[in-house]
Amino acid sequence: MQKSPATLKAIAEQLRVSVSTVSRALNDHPRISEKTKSRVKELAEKLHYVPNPAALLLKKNKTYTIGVLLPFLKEEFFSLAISAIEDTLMPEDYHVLISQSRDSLEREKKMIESFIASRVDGLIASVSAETNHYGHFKALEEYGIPVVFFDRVPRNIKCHKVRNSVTQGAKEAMRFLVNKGVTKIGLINGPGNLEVSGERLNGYLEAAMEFGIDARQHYIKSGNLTREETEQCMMELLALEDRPQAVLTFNDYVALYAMSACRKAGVEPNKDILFVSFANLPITSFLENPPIASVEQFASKMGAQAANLLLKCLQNQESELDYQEIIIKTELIIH
Amino acid sequence: MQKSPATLKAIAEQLRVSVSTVSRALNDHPRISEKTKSRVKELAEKLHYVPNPAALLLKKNKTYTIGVLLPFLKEEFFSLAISAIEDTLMPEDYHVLISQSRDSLEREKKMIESFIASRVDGLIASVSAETNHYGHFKALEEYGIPVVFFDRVPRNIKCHKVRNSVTQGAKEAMRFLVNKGVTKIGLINGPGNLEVSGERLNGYLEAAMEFGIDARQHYIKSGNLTREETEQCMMELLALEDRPQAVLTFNDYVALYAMSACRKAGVEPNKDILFVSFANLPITSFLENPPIASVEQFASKMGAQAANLLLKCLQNQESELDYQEIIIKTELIIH
DNA sequence: CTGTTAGCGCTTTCAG
DNA sequence: CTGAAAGCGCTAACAG
Repeated sequence: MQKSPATLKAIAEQLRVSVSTVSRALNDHPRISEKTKSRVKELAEKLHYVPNPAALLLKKNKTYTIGVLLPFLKEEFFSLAISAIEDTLMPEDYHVLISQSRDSLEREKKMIESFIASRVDGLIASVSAETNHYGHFKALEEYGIPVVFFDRVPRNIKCHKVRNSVTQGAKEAMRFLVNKGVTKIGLINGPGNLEVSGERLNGYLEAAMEFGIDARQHYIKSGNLTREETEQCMMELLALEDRPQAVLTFNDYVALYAMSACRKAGVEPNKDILFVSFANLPITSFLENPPIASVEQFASKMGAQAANLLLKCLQNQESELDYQEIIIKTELIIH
Repeated sequence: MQKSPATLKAIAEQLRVSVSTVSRALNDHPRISEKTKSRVKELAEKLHYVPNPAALLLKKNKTYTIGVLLPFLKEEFFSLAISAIEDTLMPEDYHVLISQSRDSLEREKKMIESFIASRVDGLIASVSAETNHYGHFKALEEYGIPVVFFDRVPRNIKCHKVRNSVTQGAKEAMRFLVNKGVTKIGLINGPGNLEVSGERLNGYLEAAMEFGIDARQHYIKSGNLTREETEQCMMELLALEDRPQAVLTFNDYVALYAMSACRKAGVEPNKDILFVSFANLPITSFLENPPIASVEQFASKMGAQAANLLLKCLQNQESELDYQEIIIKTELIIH
């Protein structure tokens, strides 16, 4: 009980050698005899020796811990990304510290303080719906902690980014609808401070122009991604005289909220009004009546790429200066 | 750039006092003058001083980090529980390390090794669907790391547990169906090594006995919770000559898998065959046709209770011996 | 090939 | 009221 973990000292004493010999043996130092090495390793194994991370941090200034900061774990997009991040980082012997901002800027700041306190080696982040400035992230970089953003990346800021070709995805979604003969298309977008909202809007507008359909201002709504605001947006669209025949939504959750608002209003989703969304989450496969198409964002791939980019930053610090931007192609999936 | 975090030494030098004075001032040691304290605290604040956790661990043998090990982040039940755990632990200045076993025993063991390596102060766990022995958890206790299990708790093992009154919940669900005039009820259960499966079965059998309905062996299926096995179970039930009129499922996900299997087979869920499940996850609110009732398990409450119990263990080590068992009442929610 | 020593940042006796 | 010094576990420069 309360048997504390084995230390180098304990091994050294039992073997009647010095602590440094043990340390070197375990690190496969070239100038240690094979015989000593095997004796040491054997005993270490037997004692279940695991190096004390605190001592390592103290010496090397490295915790082998990566922070991941994202809005909501419960959103499948993010939990898929997390799994990919884990799978990429764990083989490299990194631990992963996960935190949720829950789309609150204040929480996001708190979590970053906590990451600094625990001395993470790097951070992978997707910003909250409220985030409109990035000073708290800059603080990390001042401490030499590299940050890689994914999906919800900051707007107009030089930083490492892994993001989707959202504009193009939005255009494809629009083309799909136009080809179906739909000309009145609404947009329920995310908050304007997110670059990904801007890109959806751009895709929407470019497509409208290109296909010569009417992108009337009142067809464009933006909410904070909550159920409440989304239902509100949908109600406003439904109340219009020239009600849209289809709606493009920020993501699958927003689509689900909007569709449930329709049902409450006696409007049949995908019959009276078509839905196309972003993300294409597995969750939608449970629905009898999912959005008719979805712009796949490849959450796992994004997570893996973000983790790989961070690993690269961690390996050669010089690369801190030229920020990388990785763009994952989206793909329109028709259900 | 690469500005390393402030240390006690840096503060001491600037203030021309000793390191120990700074340490004591920050810890509100009674024998330090108010004046010194305020000078120190002011500078510490200005320099954004945050104690180096490594040094603390080395001295106090405490990382202020709690591990959380559970099957899948993407299951809403667990992500709800996590949020509650975070909310309970973070005000107490604990960090939360999350890992997923993905229902694999091997991964579960690996993750526990990793928790030991990072010297977590305690662990909150919900075991994998494959877990049939608990040696890897016992290893933690040998290091003096307390473990609290929640929801999926070990069977026949003395340990701290936070679980639901599952047997009773299953009985209520059965009563609900019987009152609807249903007498042929199937059960798609989880793997037998989980205590929670045993309890569901007990509830099912007790209810069958009590209400005088036929609990025929071939109405009882158990799978490993994956989509594949669940669909298999459902197919078997559908293939029976005296096909059940209703099915009780291990949880909402299993219900969704089973319902989609029904649709594939041309059977209309909740019309041709009724579904009642466990968990009552928010996700089901998106469905046009969710299970007609669900045994609410109060994920958040379970998470919070587990975290509180762990905090208690961490505070007084003596309590290691008498294991606590906390039971959260379930509640049948009719949709 | 191996031992000695210093030091990472912090707390905590022991001495003033 | 404050300082000096030891030590937590480990690595690495310096000496043999």
